[in-house]
Amino acid sequence: MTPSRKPARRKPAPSRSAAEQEALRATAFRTSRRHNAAETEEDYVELIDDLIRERGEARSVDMAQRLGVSHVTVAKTIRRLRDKELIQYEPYRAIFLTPKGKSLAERCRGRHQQVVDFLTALGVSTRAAEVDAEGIEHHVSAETLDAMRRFTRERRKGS
Amino acid sequence: MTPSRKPARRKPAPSRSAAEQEALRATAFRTSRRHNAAETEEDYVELIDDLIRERGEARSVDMAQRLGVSHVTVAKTIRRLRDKELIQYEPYRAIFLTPKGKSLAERCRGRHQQVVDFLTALGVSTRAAEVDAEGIEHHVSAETLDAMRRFTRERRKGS
DNA sequence: CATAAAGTTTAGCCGAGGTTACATTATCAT
DNA sequence: ATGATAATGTAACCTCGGCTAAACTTTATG
Ligand SMILES: [Mn+2]
Ligand SMILES: [Mn+2]
Ligand SMILES: [Mn+2]
Ligand SMILES: [Mn+2]
Repeated sequence: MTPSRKPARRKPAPSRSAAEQEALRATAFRTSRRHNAAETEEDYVELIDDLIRERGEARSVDMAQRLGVSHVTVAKTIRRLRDKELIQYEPYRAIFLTPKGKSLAERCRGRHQQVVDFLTALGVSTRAAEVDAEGIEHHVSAETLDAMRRFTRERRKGS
Repeated sequence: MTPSRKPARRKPAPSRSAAEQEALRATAFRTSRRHNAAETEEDYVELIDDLIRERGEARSVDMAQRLGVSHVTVAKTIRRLRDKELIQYEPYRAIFLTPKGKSLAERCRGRHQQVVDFLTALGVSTRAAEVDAEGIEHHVSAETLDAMRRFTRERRKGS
């Protein structure tokens, strides 16, 4: 079971097209990591917008509940979002979106709904669509979102 | 522009069905976070498997290149994966998958390909499909993956 | 065979995002 | 009015996944 001793130097460089292929791979991984990094702020502003619509205001205790996270995590995160000028709040008070935050929230809300609608049109149950969309939404390019929209529209018409 | 002073206490609890809705939301967020946490190890074992197929062995320098990350990041991560018994290696030597790691890698490879094929069948370009799939693959439930597979098969047949 | 180059490891730093325990403040009820 | 309770904040800790700099090992080469 001991791994056989292999040379430390790498094999000779791959062909030209293979090198391009490598670069594309790296781009894919990098892009995915960038999307993951944006996930928190996207979900937070979307949630704040939801809460304001549903209950008139966004309180951190409700955010913690919906996110399934402790209130301390919410406290630390909203401080970062305030530094980024996406939200605004004062101690012991409700949370508000800045214009910048509101605009991001609306883009995220729309995209979220589009992904959910697409998965549903594809035949996925409501529950699974809602759960999967929460992750998928952060990784759909404009091109993919467009293709999803077309499919949803056609499927709706065709039924 | 100062936010109006609002009461600190939250609004009265929502109705029964609304509470269930809250729980589902929390589940969606939690699931998405769990999938994000699994992303690194899934991508690493898949990549190691790819490299072994393509070049006969997996070296950390090649992994760093493909992942678009420093070789030190790879070193730290593979130590974790070894602790989890997904991979095996000795100092200055190539990296091997344990049976557990190999099995995970094969599941991930298959899922990755299915997502790429699905996006392509949907009309997304090869480049965008490859990039988006790298993130989406970690968030597709069995149910969604199944729906994707059905769609891909039908579209292939129908063309 | 000596040494340069390539690859790997180690040490130490950082920010994000999670936690528990405890302190503080604002609202509600008596 | 005041005291209990709910909400918010703060301190201290953790892991993960990035990084740079520097040391070390292995392989290749003159
Ligand atoms: Mn989300
Ligand atoms: Mn969302
Ligand atoms: Mn991936
Ligand atoms: Mn993949």
